[in-house]
Amino acid sequence: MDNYQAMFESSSSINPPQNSHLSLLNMMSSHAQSHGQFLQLDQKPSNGYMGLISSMENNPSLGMENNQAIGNENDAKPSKKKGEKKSKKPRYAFQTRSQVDILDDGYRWRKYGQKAVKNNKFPRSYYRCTHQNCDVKKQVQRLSRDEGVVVTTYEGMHSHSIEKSTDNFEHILSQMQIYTPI
DNA sequence: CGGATTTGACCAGCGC
DNA sequence: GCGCTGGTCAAATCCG
Repeated sequence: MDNYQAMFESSSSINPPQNSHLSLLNMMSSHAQSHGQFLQLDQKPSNGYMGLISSMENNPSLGMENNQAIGNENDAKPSKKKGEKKSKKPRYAFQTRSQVDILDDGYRWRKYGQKAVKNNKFPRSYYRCTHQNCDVKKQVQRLSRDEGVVVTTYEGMHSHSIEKSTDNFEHILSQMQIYTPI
């Protein structure tokens, strides 16, 4: 898919990619592509749902009331204390089916916030990569309807190597399954 | 004791 | 202009 190529390239312009964690993302994306559940949240001027909706058209079982949670696109935050990157940051959303909220992808995350979303009774958790020069963020949210569905949204690319082995991630992948509407 | 979480407050963007 | 909602901060707390 050219979309994913373009996605990684656009990301590389912000943070230089490294093969180690790129392979991890490729693993997730390639796995999700076969199920059509890899959602790219690209920045759209007026509507950020384009790619998401196109993906969700195949999934009537996914409630549209939840797409706001993962489709909300807001960047360009001026006057941020720590974030010097006012540029656009691509976000990637994974919908997975798992019993655990925290999917250990091999990186160390520090929770820095938790917010309740309007259309969800489950709160959304905000994590940040615990690295000095790496402010990659991710949000973890589970759908109120399907307790088993967990949406993980990554924002940015890691500028360092992975801490854990990808074998561990494969183990995690074997534990979870990308949500597949049948 | 150090680092990660928790949790309420604060702020900014957007819609009405 | 105001209120709602999402995102972040930071002090307090927890836990190893």
